[in-house]
Amino acid sequence: MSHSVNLCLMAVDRQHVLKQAAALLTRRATTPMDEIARAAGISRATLHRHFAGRDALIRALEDLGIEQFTQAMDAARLDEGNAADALRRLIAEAEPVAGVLAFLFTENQLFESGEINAGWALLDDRITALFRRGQEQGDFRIDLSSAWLTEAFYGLIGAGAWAVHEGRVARNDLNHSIAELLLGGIRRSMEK
Amino acid sequence: MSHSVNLCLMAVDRQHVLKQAAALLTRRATTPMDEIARAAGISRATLHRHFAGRDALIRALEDLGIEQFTQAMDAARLDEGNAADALRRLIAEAEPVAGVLAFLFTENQLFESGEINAGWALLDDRITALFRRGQEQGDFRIDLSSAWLTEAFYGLIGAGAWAVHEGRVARNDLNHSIAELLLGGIRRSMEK
DNA sequence: ACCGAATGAGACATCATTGTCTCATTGGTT
DNA sequence: AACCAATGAGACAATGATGTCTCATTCGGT
Repeated sequence: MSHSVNLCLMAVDRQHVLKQAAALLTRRATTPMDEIARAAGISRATLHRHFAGRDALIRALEDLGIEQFTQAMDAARLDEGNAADALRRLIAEAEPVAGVLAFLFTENQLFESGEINAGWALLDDRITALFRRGQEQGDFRIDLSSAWLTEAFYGLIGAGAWAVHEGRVARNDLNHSIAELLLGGIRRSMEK
Repeated sequence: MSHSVNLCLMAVDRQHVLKQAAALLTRRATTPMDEIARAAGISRATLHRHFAGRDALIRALEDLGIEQFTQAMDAARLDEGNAADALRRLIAEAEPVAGVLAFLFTENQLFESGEINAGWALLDDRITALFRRGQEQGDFRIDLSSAWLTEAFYGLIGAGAWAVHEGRVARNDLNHSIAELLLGGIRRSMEK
């Protein structure tokens, strides 16, 4: 009578598979399942055993991204301190999962079905709120809408993840590169 | 005996078709040909008459993007004046074709075949050179690599085009939004 | 009004991918 | 050693997109 705890060994690491899938799908949204499987080091059959199908894989990827991004935002404590520091914390927390996030930003295709859209809208609101807070408290400029700042944030995260993936930017620099550019811009400032 | 000049009336506007295709393909890379045709207001048959196939369409899109971007850079006279103004001019010139550019940035899939890669690398170098010039002349900060600034530029153009397409940013604001954010960053600066 | 080019609508075979299946093999556990 | 779960390899039909074709229609210029 096995009161075994059903440890569910699952040699296959879902997280790892999803990360590989994100890398490939960000690069080419039509990447076939067998390529994804190969990249993850498993067979196509096993891939299908863990994810009911392509749609389920994409869905899992979205869920993972939303979950990780949510955790990043929670960890960043966006409401505390001044907005600029909060934004720095957010970038620092989001940087490790930038790859999956980059996929989310580009894979706008499924954001039509309300369910995921809702989950994403929540995150969207939190970031927009952060930018608005910064504007209201005089830290951020007000001639750029908070909606645009949010989009720009996404764009830079995505560009950064891609640049790292392509070896054009060192992973160690990513955090600093995104935060500094977003906060201070390109121009050399005297006050510093 | 018609010494007609073969004006080739071609009621179909290739440019228009390509723009529609860019919008759809940026949104969803797997968009079927019939959807693209419908969006362009023509039949699938006609679409195939003008572009040998899906690959040819993508290829034409890339060529168009590279051509338009090249023109934008030429018009912006990147070598003249200070780098910041040159960057402003580039953004202003590139903004009208941001949609096609956004497609180019995200459709990294075909950058593998050397031919297009070469054409793109040329543009890449010119932008990178602009940022480097700005750094050497003391206008741009040097703690961010010119490679990263280039990637960030792409990312913001893409994010901007997308934001406009989604109605989150007014087309009229796009130019200002991108240039100001890129040059000055989010933070409110005193010197102004 | 005429004529030819361009188009739209639809049929059709082809192809790649997908999802499901079976069977043999591996690897860890008892 | 025996066992069971997980996996890999491959076959298979179903599906959807693609590319090509034909034929009727529309449009512009003569």
